[in-house]
Amino acid sequence: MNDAVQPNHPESPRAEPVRYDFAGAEPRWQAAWTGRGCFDAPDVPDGSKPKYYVLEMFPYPSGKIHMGHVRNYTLGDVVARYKRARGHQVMHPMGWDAFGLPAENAARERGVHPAAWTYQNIATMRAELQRMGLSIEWAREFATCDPSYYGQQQKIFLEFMKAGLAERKESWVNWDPVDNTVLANEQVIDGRGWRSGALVEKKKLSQWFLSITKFAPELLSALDGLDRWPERVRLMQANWIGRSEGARVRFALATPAAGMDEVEVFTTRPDTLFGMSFLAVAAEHPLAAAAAAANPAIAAFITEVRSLGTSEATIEQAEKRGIDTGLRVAHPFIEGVTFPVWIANFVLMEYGTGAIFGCPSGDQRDLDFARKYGLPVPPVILPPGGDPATFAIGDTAYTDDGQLYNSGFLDGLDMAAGKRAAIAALEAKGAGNGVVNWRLRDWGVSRQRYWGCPIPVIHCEACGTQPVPAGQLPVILPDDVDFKKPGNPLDNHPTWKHVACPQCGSAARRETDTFDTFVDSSWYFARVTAPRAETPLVAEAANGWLPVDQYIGGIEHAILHLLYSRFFTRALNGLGKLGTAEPFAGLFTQGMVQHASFRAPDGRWLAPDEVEPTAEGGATERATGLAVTVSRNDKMSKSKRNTIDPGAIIDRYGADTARWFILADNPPERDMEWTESGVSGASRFTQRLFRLVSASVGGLPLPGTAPAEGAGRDLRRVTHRTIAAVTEALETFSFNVAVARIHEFANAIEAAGAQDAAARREALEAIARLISPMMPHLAEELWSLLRPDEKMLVAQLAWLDSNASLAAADSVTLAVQVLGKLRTTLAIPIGTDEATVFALAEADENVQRAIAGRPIRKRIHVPGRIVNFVV
RNA sequence: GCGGACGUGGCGGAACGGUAGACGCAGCAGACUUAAAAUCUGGUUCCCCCCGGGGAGUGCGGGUUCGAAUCCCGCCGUCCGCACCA
Repeated sequence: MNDAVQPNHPESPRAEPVRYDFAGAEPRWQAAWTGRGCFDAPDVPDGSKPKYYVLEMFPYPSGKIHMGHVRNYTLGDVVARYKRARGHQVMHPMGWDAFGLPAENAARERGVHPAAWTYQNIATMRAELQRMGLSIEWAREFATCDPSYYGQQQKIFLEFMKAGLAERKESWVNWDPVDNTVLANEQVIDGRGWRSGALVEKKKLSQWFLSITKFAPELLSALDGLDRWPERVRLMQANWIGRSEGARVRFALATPAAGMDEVEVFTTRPDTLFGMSFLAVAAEHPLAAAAAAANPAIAAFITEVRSLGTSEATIEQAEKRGIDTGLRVAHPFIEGVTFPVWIANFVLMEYGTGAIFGCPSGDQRDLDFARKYGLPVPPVILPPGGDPATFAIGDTAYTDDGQLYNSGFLDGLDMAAGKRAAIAALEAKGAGNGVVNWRLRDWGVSRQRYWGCPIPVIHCEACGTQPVPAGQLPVILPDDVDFKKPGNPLDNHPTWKHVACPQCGSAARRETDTFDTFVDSSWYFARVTAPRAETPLVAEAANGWLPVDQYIGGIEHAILHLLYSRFFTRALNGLGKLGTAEPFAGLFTQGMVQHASFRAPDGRWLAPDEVEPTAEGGATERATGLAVTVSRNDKMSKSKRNTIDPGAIIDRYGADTARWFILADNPPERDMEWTESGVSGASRFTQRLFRLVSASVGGLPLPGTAPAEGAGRDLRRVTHRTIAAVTEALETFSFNVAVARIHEFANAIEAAGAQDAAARREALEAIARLISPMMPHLAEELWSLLRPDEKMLVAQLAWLDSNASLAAADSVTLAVQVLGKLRTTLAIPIGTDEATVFALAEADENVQRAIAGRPIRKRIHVPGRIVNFVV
């Protein structure tokens, strides 16, 4: 039997210091947990206990774990261990988000195959995570690059296709010229690729899109129900989905162009239609192309605008530029009047219809544009108290509410009524209608990369795009690829893409694009409930475990990954594959782990072990003795050489110490600074606890000995109060407070001494168990010292209950104020009647001095807290 | 520009509207050491004071309240997200 509970009676205390041998103990307890299957979850929750699914975002196997991982997985492990002890059936899995560009870059730079590189990294990182003592059920582990995973993903995609949720369409896409691939909108940050940092270009390509926009209304409205999500993440998603109410308005072209006889515009301000001065279209708009074909100056303008691209938006913001196409449109409400059609650089093809009507008096951008090109600025909204005869627009558009004028049938209405009336009139004339517009766009998932999940379709010239037949799935990535040539290695492969059309049998071409890796991470949380199944999901398992009760990860995924996962879950729900519509009931976003960085006078970055701290809080370089620039709270990065290797920390201090420090330092949602002094402080505490227990066991009564009635009362009170306080702190993610309470508890146990041995045993056993979610190995070690014959591990025990009557105080310290200022404190027995409390308080000499003979006008007593005299 | 969060000792931070600064880090003093490390003890918001104590204090200015770090209004600052979104 693999029973790690070993008799470990320390000898009676000797002079030599006892030290906790974490290096020996930690692997021993890890083996004990695994040996007993402490962390195994049933395939389907069996209903004997409430289920609880704890999930931390799967790591990308980049090489080694970093401190951000340590923090993330420690937080999750505290929750998992705590919930298990609270009687939940807990699912706590781990795996790898394993497709992605770094593997391909490694292949190009070092000639390692992406698969070999990835699986090697996984092996390294798995071993590192296992050293942390996480309560993970490793049997469920998988990597998204396993064919057994991505093959199932291909099935889901084909289901999406069948359901009309995936389609191939030609569109303007974001092209990353460094990574040579398309990027989703969400992956373009400040006009640059999220990974390469290269300026993104606009290209027109045929791509696969997932219809996330079909779910825009529910993705937005369901945010309200996610009450265990951080408010700011919900706001970010709401902004990203971007609902706005307005109208589509069709303007008839005076002369048809580009096969069109009208231009459609989206506006949120149909009330200001009478303030129109011009119509403007985006450079990518079909009308712009038509105008360019006839006029080289226009063609040159378009080329110029496009070359600036979205990336220059910030710089270009001030400057509105445009060119008149010569085309004119009729106004829907004003007979016989036409307006010019311009191409303008501030009109975006990807929002609304790619065309706007310009109302300079009511929109700052339109006003800037009109002023620059000398277009008219007719005012249509009169501010409250304004004089219609004299009101004029200067350099600032009037965007607030007011009364419509110069607006025909809208005259006299306010903004809201004007909008309603204008929309009604447009609909009556057939010139437009009220609509809700969404900022969210469909998710382009095609990537021109090798190391991703192949998109399972075949292109046949005769039959069109065909799904790969079920019998030919999974479409496996070929191993023999050449990374020397530029471009997509799958496309360059000599044979892989040549296949027969499943429909007609003639020569056809396999799709060589792979999926965006965010597809892989959009359903892994469901797959892990049945990771080896022959179907993507097993309904009983997925529906039994989902939604994830507590999801934990970085705020950087606030939009991308979380929105895509919500979409996938809703789509699978709609297809009847999942019983839940939201994947993550609770979300916690942790802060970053930072570290001071050090820079020598000549600009070299120095590693922490190359500098010596000075008394003033600065530092000098060890090798040269020169002062270095210290900047605190820098994100850990290889270039600044301020990374701390978790493996080295565990070697030196043990996993429990690393976990304890990371939890103790500050609230988990904030950024934390990793400090050497902080870790050594945590290390001191682990040793102190071990000394406390090992030095005490000799004098304790047998396990199970109840303290005599009334004995050791003060210590027992602290014990039961601490149990309540730590429980409360763990429930609310206040892990730093839980740590502080345990510190206080340890101080109190030491201060109490050995007066009542049974109460001391109770306290020591409690502290051993209270630390267990945070320092699981030390908890087991202490428990085995205290209960050498106990068969159950702490990991198998139920959480402690606080006994309310033992926790109750029999006297309280009451603060006594005069006019809200503290004058003294009084120790008052619980249950003292109010009149006595007032009398005692009033009799105090400090209180008397503060009252200074004045009559007391009011006496306030909050039992157990405060007395306040108002004079 | 729009939206959001946050400002508490030297530092990280604690505080159902009720004794501000728990707990830790750092530094200071002392004990144990030949010495150091380790460990233990004490004090550490600022100012005044002989003890007892008194005054000020949670970014700034107002307000509500017997009582405000906490609630409300207005500033200032820091950080984050979105950003030519029609």
